[in-house]
Amino acid sequence: MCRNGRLGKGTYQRMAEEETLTRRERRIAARQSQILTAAARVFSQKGYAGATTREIAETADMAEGTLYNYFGCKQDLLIGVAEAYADDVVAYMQSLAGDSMGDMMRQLFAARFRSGRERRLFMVLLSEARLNPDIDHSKIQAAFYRIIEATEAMLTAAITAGRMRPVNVQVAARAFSATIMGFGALFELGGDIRAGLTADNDGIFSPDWLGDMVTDLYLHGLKLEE
Amino acid sequence: MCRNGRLGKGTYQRMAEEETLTRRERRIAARQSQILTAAARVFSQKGYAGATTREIAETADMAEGTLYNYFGCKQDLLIGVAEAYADDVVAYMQSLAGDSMGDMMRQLFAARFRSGRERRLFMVLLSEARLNPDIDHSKIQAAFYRIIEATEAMLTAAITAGRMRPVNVQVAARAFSATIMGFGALFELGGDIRAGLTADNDGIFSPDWLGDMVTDLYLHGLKLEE
Amino acid sequence: MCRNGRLGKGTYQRMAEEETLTRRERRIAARQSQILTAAARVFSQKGYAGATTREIAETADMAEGTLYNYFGCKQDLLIGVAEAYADDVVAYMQSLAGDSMGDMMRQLFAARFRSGRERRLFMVLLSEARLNPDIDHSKIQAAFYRIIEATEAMLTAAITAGRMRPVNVQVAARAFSATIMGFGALFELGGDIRAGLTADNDGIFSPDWLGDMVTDLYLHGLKLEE
Amino acid sequence: MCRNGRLGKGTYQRMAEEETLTRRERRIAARQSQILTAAARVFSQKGYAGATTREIAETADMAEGTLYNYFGCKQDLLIGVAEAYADDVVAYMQSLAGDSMGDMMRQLFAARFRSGRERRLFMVLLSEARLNPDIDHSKIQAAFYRIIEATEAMLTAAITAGRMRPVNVQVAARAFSATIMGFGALFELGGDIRAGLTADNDGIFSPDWLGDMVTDLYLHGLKLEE
DNA sequence: AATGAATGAGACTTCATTCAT
DNA sequence: TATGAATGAAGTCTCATTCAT
Repeated sequence: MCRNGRLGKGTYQRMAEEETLTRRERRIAARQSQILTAAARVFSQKGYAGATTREIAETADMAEGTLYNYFGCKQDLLIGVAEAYADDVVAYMQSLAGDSMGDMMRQLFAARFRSGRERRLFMVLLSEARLNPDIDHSKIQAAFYRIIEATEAMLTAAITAGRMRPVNVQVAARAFSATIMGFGALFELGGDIRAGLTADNDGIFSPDWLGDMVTDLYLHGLKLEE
Repeated sequence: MCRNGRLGKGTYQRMAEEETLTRRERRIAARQSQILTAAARVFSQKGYAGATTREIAETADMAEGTLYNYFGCKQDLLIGVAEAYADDVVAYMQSLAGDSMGDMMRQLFAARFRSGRERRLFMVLLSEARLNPDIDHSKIQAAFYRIIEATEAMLTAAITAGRMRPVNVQVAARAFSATIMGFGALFELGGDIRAGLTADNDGIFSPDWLGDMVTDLYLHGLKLEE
Repeated sequence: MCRNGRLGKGTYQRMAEEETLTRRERRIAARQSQILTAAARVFSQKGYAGATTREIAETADMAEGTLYNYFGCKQDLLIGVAEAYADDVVAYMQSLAGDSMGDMMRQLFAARFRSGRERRLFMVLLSEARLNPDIDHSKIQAAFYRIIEATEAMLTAAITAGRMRPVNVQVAARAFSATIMGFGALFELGGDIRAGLTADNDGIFSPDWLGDMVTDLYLHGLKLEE
Repeated sequence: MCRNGRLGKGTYQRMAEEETLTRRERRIAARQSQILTAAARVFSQKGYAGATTREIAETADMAEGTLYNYFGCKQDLLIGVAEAYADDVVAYMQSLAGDSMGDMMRQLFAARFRSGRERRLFMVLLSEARLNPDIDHSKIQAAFYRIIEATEAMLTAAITAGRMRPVNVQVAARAFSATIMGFGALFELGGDIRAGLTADNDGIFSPDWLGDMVTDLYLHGLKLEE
């Protein structure tokens, strides 16, 4: 078992905060990033249980033992991946801040539908975070919470600016995230489920088209316009 | 590995078709049901990889070897659970057929938000179906597709009856399912994410209240009413 | 089941060809040899099915998992043992090349009758090669074939040199090998069967005496000398 | 484990000796014979370890539990098969008693080379008798010894009658049996080993041709005729 | 700091044997 | 007497983690 909280000998937590890194710290950060990139790829392809440390090490082009110089155990890799993922998503949301409500939603949906790796990673993070008793849930919860918070901020801004009707922001932010996650998961299932989404679009699936459709649902709802 | 298609010595597939079951067939069906109930419980608690056949057998109150008299291997248990789950959901949707659009949605959302076991099971089925190379994806895909089809039928009926505006039914059915799934998954994460959903409700989370909120979003959308 | 052809990470096949081995390759070869020696011992005592990987590992004085760093699965151990065994026998036959026909036969019979381990190993290889559906027959066939070929070469040389009458070499080589194998197996059975072979020799069995007797049969036949 | 010596509730041992069998005893004997026939078939196809009691029961067209009404355990089946096999071989040898030495040998070799099932059964009996620690060796030893004795008797008769030179009968009988057994095993290996035996015979293997060739070796030996 | 061989706990699965019906 | 479902011990193999080099 992994003594929790230990992230190898590294100084991962400090990285984001400190600007003046020594050469040693920069090397460590680079190594950790290299490992997390490999881990994200393998987790998204094989799931957490199916990913072996051997394959992660090979993907990161280093020996298995080296992983353990930078991360305490396999679950720390998952936590690291979750945090890096949340960083990306939050940064992307903030980059959209200036757009109109509809454009923002369209972008967000489309961006998340676009990459299979990301869709699968989402699924892995969610299900392992909840179900794997070896995993320290709180860290992954926190990562997801940062995404939810960013979404709440976005919606609150839109309501405050009078660009959206005053719904319950907490529910809406979660429904919004849930739709993206669930859609990604469902989409990844493939087969007839996916086929249904491409039939009337000349057989060619387009994340942007799908983003438009879902945005339309969220903006206008299902009710008859009177 | 498991030679697919073998479900022990049982006659699981015939169950749905034949009305007159011999005593032997009834006993086999009862045993399979007993096993699947146990498997669903353990999968939902531990995930697929984390569930051991030993624990499933203990939960089903039988010896480990007995499982294999009714199911060929562990993955057949997952497929069986997926099929039983889809049966339940579809049956539930059909039982709501007479309700108004809004009531139906409220019921559906609330019903799925209610049980933690079901929320987690959904997650397990999705992520294992996609990521576990040992699993025969097609069977689980098919189970999910039956749910999607039932949802499409529900929406089509509402549109035909003039109770809903004519959105793309395929997209809407998937978005709808995705929201339920994703919400369930997110909700299960717990921590602050869940806390946000209970704060304004005197700290007591209510599936029905949540169903109302999400239904409102889906019916009326986010846009300002003009 | 075992994906055939995988012999751990090792470079077993290259051993015979390369003269300049790196230190790593030498260590791997040494480990493989250590394992095969242990496997040969346990297989010869317990048979293939009766031999457990646990016991082989204990005999080789290493952990069970270590076996699998050098051999892909249990059957690869058997194949390795068969190949090493064929190597030994062929080398021994070639070392006798200069002897007279009768001496050669005497040596061969005696050498094979001497070691119980070898007699039993022969039996295991033969019966598993044929009857165990998990075993890749071709590899073990090939090992035996090398022994047959060496025997054919020996007989052909004797005929060409005019030291033997021109019998069908293919049949004779097989009959010769068969007699050794069968004798070994029968001998191993023990009890009265073995007792019969020692009675007139002061109760002390001697492989050399037995080699002489069988060689006499093969050289002179059973027919009355006219 | 099987309490040795118990052969179910049956009266197997008495069968051969008593002429006046009650109806019950005849039924038991018929059942046992039915089971042993099935067991011989499955053992010869799968080996002892590879044969399952389930398959033997299916082949005998009865339920698994029924086997245990007639035989105490799996190894008793093997012993029963060995005894029945020895009965057959001895009876066959005695039926040849009137033939000339050469004809007798030709018949014996050919008869044993003819049936693949018999060749494999021989191999199974031998290797399990020696290597399987669960098997009571003495019973199978005794069965084989009866074959050896019959062969000794045959050879002794030939020597006494002046039709054979006075070799060591015990060695010759064993060498003879060994050659048949070993040839059978080798032959069963197949591949190139078997191919070598068919090449110069228009590619069609004939047990009779092989019997002739081996008999010639045994009668005339390998030595140059001077 | 990097390596990768060694470790061994634990998972899934098979199957001989028992016994209630 | 025949049945066949239930049992559970035991086997092979995987893989996260450690540590000597």
